[in-house]
Amino acid sequence: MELATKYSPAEVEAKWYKYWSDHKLFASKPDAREPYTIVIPPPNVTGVLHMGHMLNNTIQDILIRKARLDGKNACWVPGTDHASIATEAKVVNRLAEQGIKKRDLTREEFLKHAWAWTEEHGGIILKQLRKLGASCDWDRTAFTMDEKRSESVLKVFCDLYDKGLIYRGLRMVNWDPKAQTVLSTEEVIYRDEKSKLFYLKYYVEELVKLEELVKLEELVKLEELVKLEAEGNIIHKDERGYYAVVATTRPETIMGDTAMCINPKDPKNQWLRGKKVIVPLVGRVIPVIEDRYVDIEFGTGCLKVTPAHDVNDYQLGKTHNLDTIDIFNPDGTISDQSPLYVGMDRMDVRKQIVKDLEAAGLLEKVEDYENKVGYSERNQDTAVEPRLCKQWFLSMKHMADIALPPVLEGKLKFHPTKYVTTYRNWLENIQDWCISRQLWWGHRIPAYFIEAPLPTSPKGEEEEERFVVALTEEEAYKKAIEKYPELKALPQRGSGEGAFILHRDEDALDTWFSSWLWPISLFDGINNPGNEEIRYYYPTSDLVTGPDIIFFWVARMIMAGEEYMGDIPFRNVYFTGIVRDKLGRKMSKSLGNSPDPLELIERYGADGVRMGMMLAAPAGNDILYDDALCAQGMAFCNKMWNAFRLVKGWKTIDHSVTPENTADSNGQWSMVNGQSNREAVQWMQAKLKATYAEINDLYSKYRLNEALMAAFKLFTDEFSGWYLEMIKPAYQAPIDSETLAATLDIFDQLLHIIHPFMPFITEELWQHIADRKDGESLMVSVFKTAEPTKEDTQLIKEVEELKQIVSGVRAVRQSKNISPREPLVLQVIGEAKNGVTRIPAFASIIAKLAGLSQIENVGEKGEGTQAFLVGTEEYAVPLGSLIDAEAERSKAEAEIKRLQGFMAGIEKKLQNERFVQNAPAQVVELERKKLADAQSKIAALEATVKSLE
RNA sequence: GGGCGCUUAGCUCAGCUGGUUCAGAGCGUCUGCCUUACAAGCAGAGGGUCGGGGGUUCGAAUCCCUCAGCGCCCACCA
Repeated sequence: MELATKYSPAEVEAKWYKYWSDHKLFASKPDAREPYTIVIPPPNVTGVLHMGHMLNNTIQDILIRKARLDGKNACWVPGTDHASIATEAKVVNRLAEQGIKKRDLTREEFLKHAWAWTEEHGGIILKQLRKLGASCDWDRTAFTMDEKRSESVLKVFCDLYDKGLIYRGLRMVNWDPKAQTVLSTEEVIYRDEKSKLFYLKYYVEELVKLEELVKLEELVKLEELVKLEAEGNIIHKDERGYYAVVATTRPETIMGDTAMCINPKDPKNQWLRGKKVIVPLVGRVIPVIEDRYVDIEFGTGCLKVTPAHDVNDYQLGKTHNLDTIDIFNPDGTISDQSPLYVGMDRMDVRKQIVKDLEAAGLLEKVEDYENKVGYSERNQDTAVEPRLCKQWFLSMKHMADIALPPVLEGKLKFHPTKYVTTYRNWLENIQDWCISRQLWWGHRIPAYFIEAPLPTSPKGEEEEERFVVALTEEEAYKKAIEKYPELKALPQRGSGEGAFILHRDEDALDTWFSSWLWPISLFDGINNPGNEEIRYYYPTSDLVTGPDIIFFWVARMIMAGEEYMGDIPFRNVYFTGIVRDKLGRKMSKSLGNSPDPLELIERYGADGVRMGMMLAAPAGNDILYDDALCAQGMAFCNKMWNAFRLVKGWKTIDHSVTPENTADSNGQWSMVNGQSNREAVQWMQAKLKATYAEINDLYSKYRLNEALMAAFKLFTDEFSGWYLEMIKPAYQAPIDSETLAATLDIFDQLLHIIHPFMPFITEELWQHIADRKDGESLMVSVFKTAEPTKEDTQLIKEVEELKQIVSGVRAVRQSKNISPREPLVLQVIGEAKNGVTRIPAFASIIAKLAGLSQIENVGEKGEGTQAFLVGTEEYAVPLGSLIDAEAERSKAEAEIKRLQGFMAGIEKKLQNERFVQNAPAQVVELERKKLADAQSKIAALEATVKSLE
């Protein structure tokens, strides 16, 4: 059967993926083998595959497939993440399109929509991963909100609460007004923004209406002011009175001002001490307080204090016992706590209030200013609002304490290691983790608030919250009565007059509060501690993820691992880079520079795309993606395909024929029609061993792109370019069966080496190069090679020389425009040593590859030859009249000059006593050898020059 | 403001516990070939004073200092 000259991946890929699946070859169960485990970073359940996933999952698949070929029990557990904020936002949007508002639905109704959405879009991404060739154990597919994982999450919440690590507290938190939920500090990303600094006038209450003040009894005060001014105070006044100037980027928050603050040591603001000022437009009178927090140099040194809407102001408010006026509604509009602009959006208010302030003459000036504004990581168009509210927190001190040592001690390794510093910095300055979210899509917090008409309400104005944390409502009732014995007297569950009821917290948990259990919960290690699977698969082997989630996920998994398993969750973390376009820009929807992965797979084949991704991905660096790299991957597939076609097309003769090199009676070698296939085979096998050892070393360092490059070169250059050319029989001539068998074996080994990177084509070819039984697969055929021996190394070295000789002859051809078909003679220059001619090893191979009719050993080269050097050996090709003596001579002379300079350098070095004394003997010896080599080269070149004269 | 990292061929990078002819690889470029496995190919060639400056050393791409440029992370200066 004729095979097409071009490889077409589509059919092949579908065929083998199905085959692997049907035969359950991805499946893993605990057994006697060493486990190799990866848990997938669960993509958003409703997400679609993007380039980041492609890179990340290609790497994981390479590692998993390599482990399988190494004979390990490889288990790659797939799954998806419920992604609470992102998914809830999508559902809310879809409902909005249908004219439904979230707030008009009950929790149950909303969740019904959310699940419907999840089922509709969920798992698409996992199907896409199959196209890439991902060899996950699909039977293990999990979801962060499936039954087992949910149960795990709630158990852990209860446990941490019981341990006193989870608490409920009133804190200044980051509020996302669009999603209307609180965020953790890690979920806020700060961006530089060009904004304005507004200077507002805050009149001093005692010193307004100047004209009225200018009365005799007030003159004393004014004199005092004059004195203060002389002492360095900067006192602003206009016809309406004296005023302080406050610089702010957020004029819309003045309705929440409850103080103005100065630094007690600020010489220019001493005059304001103990005064009261009037909030512009609002008219509220607020005290001037003093705190060293205020930067004297910034703005005017006067800070407006809005305790409800700024983290620092909140602190000031606490220390100085200030009122807190919350002027924002959860959606970012102005609340009825504000005297002005009620119901308007905060961003609109900013524009409006500036106009109003200006109109009222209360705006001193406006300056351009650059500051950082926090945005929600998920809604990057919505500025986060600091907001005071009660939330659930996980105390992180203990978690940091247990998560730091394994990484610092190197038990858990980061690749590249630079992230250890990042990790340590974060853990050493860790803040408590706000784990509650005002969302429905997620794990509902298992806390129950007690609503009861208690006879004895606690003293004090503010009623303490009363709640219990329990896995079930049943248990919650029990705990409630234990915790608050006074409840015992009341009936339960609204069963009558005066009953007490429990109301479960409406909030859900941060998504990461489930993801952090992933390596444990996937093997049910929380619900069912010590089960066979968790004991076998945990700790997992490698985690492959982006450095952007080192805090969100990686660090927290280490915490959970140490807390619940007493052990690290994985031994290695491989941090990938960010996928960028070839111009270095981040791939993004808005730039439109992100290709559709599935289209790429269609165009280049999954193998081609995988290779393209890996070629662009040096370990730990960002990757600059370029279609051309996939094209290179596809070309490589084609290369393999055609090598296979070649070998497949050979007819054999049923005995081994490997004529040895022969020499005639004069010690000269002449071309016979033989080949030294056996030598070629030996060399190729040696090369394979050596390269595979190198590749294994690269794997161990996670330098996968280099491992791939080594495999690529092994196949393209060594195998196709050299080996196949060495053994290739003449057109339609048969090959001896021994060589063919050896070649198929070599092919088999190459396919094993390449398989992790390019699983489909390698499987296809492997299935073809021998008869395979149903269910057999390259993917699960264990592969090992021996370490290269000294003889192997020597052989490789000799063949390197061979290649140079061949290249030398080819270069002669190129320079003289001689067709490759025209036979040439190669002269080896130099007297025979001890009666042994200087014909190189592998002469017949050289003759074949270089198109020689003869290789002869001559004492001196004759006229009309073009010479070249390989190491210190000189070779020449007689060309007769084709030689341009003049050109050859000047070339040789130039080379002599270069070598003389080179020698001069070395001689100088060797004359330097300190060098000879201090440098290791080896190094000195080497320099001497260099010198000797250069000398003999010069001698040869001088002979060349002479012969050309 | 603090911390980390980077700067080597046109591009992307490797080399950096100082010493093999060490200045490398892939891609791109140039030249010649449709040589019956592959033009998605083959053969050959060109290309860098290793960001600038200084220092340590017998010897520096490699170690130290400094300057410049770039990137990332962290941080409450309105």
